[in-house]
Amino acid sequence: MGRAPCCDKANVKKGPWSPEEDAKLKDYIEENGTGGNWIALPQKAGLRRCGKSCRLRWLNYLRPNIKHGEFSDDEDRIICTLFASIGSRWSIIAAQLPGRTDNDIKNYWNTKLKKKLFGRAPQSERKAQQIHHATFSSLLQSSSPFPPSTVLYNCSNNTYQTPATSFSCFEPSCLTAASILQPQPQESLLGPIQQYQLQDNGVRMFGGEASCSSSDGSCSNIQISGKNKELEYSNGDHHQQIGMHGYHNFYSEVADESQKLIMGDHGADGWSDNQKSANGLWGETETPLDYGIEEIKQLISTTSSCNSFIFDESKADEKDVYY
DNA sequence: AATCCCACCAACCGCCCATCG
DNA sequence: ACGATGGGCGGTTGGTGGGAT
Repeated sequence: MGRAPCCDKANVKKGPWSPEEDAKLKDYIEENGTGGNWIALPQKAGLRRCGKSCRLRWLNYLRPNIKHGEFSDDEDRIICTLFASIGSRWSIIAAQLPGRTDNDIKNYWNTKLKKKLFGRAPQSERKAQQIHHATFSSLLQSSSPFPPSTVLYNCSNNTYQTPATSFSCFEPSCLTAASILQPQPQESLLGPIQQYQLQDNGVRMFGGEASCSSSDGSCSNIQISGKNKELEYSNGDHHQQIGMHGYHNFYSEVADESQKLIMGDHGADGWSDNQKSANGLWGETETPLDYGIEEIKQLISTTSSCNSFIFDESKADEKDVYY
């Protein structure tokens, strides 16, 4: 049985908004606010519209300081860079572009920017390649034997990838649901990486531990529960579980990070903490926005499109971190 | 002038998650 | 603890207008 509809579908108007409806909605919200209840709002405002429709109309069109019209080159670059690193998280990308809405950016990407980057080649050819990014960054700072590292999950071929400086070997000692083969060193745009091939043909639940050794000989374990998007990191007596309970928390974390990426959170040396910690991904001298258009194209073509995410343990909820 | 095709974008849909009772 | 509800999100659809044939 499906869930109950949010409104009486038979009695709500659909389709384009009239100027009168816009005026009613705008006047009501400016005078009374949304009241935190979009479902009840249309009735109070005298509109025969679904609450969700009102919300969308307000957020995408009526609210103050909405910017319409051409995107600047800077905006293009920000969109491309963020798309390459986090995928189609339009709301997060929109958060970095004041006045732009996620819908705007999504439409702009789908209709113009994609073509600008790739010409008219069908994106569907690239859709098979969907990569999950998992950034194990600040987790591995300071006392950790590991340098900052990045793990990429590519769901098109069930592989995890990480910069070669992070792990020298990977011993699948305790895996239950999935196993990991010996790493295969590879070159990539992100620098040298090692690739961990899963044997389970797509099941990404790790029931046990995946042990690995760093180049200095120390040992660590990483446990990944793909279904619940939870990661656990253990290094001797140092043990962290990285919880990802809910996309909303996750989104805000990523938004924080992408804010730093774009706006900068720079220390005395001119590097943001995030840039430093992401050096395993971005390289020694590059900032994310230093990507040229060809590199962005390459990144997008190999990391598109819909299921990218970044894990940043430093932002993990207190309750999810223990030793 | 009529038709077709395509680009654009506003709006809708369905899903997931958080919150609340 | 659990189900109902609402908010928010990404993907998709459909209407419209302009250019090509």
